[in-house]
Amino acid sequence: MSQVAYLPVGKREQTKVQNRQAILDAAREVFGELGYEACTVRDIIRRTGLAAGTFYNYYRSKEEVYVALSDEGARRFTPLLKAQRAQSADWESFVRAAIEAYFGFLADEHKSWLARRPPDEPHPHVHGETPEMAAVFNEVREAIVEEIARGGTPGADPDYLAAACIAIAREVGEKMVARRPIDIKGAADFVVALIQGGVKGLPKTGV
Amino acid sequence: MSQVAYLPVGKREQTKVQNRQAILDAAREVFGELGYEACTVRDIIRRTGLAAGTFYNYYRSKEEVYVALSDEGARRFTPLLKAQRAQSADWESFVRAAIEAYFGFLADEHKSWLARRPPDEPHPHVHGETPEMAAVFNEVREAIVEEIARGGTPGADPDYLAAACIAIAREVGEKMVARRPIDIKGAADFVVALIQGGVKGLPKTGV
Amino acid sequence: MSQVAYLPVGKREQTKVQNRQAILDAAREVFGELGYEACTVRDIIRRTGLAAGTFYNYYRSKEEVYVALSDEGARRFTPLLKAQRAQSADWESFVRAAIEAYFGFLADEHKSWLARRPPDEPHPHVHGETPEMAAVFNEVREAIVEEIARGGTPGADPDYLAAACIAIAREVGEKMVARRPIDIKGAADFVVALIQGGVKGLPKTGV
Amino acid sequence: MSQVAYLPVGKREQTKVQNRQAILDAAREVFGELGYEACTVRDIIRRTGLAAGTFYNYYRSKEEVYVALSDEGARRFTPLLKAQRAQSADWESFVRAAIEAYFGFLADEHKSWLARRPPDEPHPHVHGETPEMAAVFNEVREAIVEEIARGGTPGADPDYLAAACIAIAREVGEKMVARRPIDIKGAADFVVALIQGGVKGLPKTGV
DNA sequence: AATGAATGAGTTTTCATTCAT
DNA sequence: AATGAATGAAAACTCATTCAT
Repeated sequence: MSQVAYLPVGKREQTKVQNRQAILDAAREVFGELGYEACTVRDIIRRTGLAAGTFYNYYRSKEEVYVALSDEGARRFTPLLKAQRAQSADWESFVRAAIEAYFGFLADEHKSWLARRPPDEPHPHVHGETPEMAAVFNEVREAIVEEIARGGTPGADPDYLAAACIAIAREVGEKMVARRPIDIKGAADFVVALIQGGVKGLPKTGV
Repeated sequence: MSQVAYLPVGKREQTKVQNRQAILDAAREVFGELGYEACTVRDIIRRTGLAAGTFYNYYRSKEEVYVALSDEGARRFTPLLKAQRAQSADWESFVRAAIEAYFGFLADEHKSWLARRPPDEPHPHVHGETPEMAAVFNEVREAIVEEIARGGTPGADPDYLAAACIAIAREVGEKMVARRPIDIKGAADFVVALIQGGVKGLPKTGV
Repeated sequence: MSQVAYLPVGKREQTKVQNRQAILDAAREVFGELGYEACTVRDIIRRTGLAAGTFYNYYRSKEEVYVALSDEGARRFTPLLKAQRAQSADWESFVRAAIEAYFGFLADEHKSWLARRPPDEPHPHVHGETPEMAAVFNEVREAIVEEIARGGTPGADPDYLAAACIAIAREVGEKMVARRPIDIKGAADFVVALIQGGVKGLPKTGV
Repeated sequence: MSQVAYLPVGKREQTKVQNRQAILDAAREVFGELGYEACTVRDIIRRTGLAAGTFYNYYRSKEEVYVALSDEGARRFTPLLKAQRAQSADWESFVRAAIEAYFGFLADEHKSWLARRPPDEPHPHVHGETPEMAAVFNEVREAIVEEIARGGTPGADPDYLAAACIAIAREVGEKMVARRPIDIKGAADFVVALIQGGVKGLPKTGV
């Protein structure tokens, strides 16, 4: 009655939103623990406590959940990244800002991640391949390519460089969240230094 | 150990060896095309032309094939790497040699599957991870960590650095094999320069 | 009996009647399009725009809807048929009247669904059987059996003859509604001539 | 060894053929008892005593079984029908031969048919709608249309007539097999007389 | 009464593995 | 050993029905 209903806020709508999120959260965990391919829809729904059929009220398949997870990740990280690009005066400060933003995001996210994976399993080195990280990577990659194109690092092969920067951030980030305490600053220092030094050493022959 | 393959090579034995290899080859292809988790034993055996039951005369499961493939990869690559490390006078030449060896292996390996993949299938799919590549990676990583530990790059965090080097090689390698023509020299130049420059820029505060 | 529909017609009641009818109409369509067995309660209710749960305020199951639809058909057709039998002086005029009544009903009924059916779907599917058609058939059959029993066609096996007449009417009727324009007169002429001629040719040995 | 193997006759092949036929037989029964739409793959496979998965070694779906059943029916009846058409001098003897062939087939087939259907079910009058009968009907229809086209019954609407003849045969046939003893001759006499007389009475205005 | 999400039993389908041949 | 059909446990998915709002 006195609801200032910008959004539907009935109990039903609330439950719906909660369930949708619960499935997403469960999927995030299960993808992390078992890997996208290995896990089943049942694994996901079991963790939510919802009934099997309820999954299909929200998503049509495991893949659709994956996409939704990507979207969510992108939706959360992209604004951060965009802000950094706007603020950063030069390439170096952008790199640092981006890396720190990403590491912050990672530290925030990693809760259930990569930790409890059964170590005896011959998992094909699926490092941090999470849907959300995929989305984030795309953002970062685009930013880097653009930066390069703008002349920041003259002559360097933009595709190779973007791939390399992302790879470094990903792998060092994974190491970072595995350590205690999680040291964002230290890891970022390392990565930024490596990238900056590396870019300087690059052959000046573009693509 | 001193087995120099003076193994029985009667007709029976030959077939056995051939079948074992055929399964391995088929698995390599299928892992590449569908991914380890997504593919089935039937996918593998179908490609060999053998009967379903025959698979189990050679391997107990898909996982066992994975391990066998990893072993094969390691067996092929380790000697190369060891030789490089023995020959290389300094860190730089070792890095170059290792990278080139790895890229050569990659280019060799990827003749087949990168092309074949149906491009209209954007399924979430762990990118081209073959057990053999994983094995090679592990070898390289071990070598780098060892090199670093031995003082090659004073003060740098060895774990981070190894992770970063591996990551760079992997990602740039993947880009490399996606281009035509495959330019091992160019890619290796890029990676080596990036790593060398990066190492120089590193903070001197080890773990 | 003497219910001349002096029923409550308040707003509430009207909606109830409307909904009940809407479900019936939707079911008629869906039964025609998908077949009784193949269609689901959701298929029916979806077409009404009502909520899933509302279905159960009116009918307890798909089967109950089927029965209701049959009743409706019978209720509509029986009076017509009775009137024809009362008016018709002889067997021939009764047959003609009954056939024309049935064909009229058919043409009326099939406005909707025969057209809509996707023609690329050759699924094994019981041909256009609507509960209302079934009800009409039962009425006609009963009338014919009665007529035969009364001596209209001396000696003919009444059961066989009723079955045959019904069958002819049904199949030719189906053909008729599939043609454009729908020619009730022509089809009725054909059927009546066939039946009249056929009856004349029948062996005079009843059951 | 001394197998004069025109066909594979190993125990395996034999079992395969038997299983395939067992599934077909089970499906025939189940289609008859529950109707095509209502019955499930499980209903079919349960009756064979085979495992659930085994069904899919032979057929991909219920529909495929349906088609196979149709094929089987057509394969058995068509030669009979063709022979009759070749032998029959005129339209009348062809009709009689065809009807008798069909009724013979029906009497042969009906074993499990139409009998045990639960009578309380509001089955949409799926009279003899068996896949095999569908196949047979198609054959008959084709023969009749051809006969008509050839001038046998000048001017009659071939489509209507074919539909009517088939309908008569179907319905009377159904009645016939429901009686004891099954009197093929009597039923055929009735049908032939009806058709012959009916054709004579037909208006001479063709399509 | 209407709503529509949740439920969970039931169905289809897949696939690793076994085992008779 | 090789074969390949049978198995059946488990996964994906559907849908009639309930019930809190």
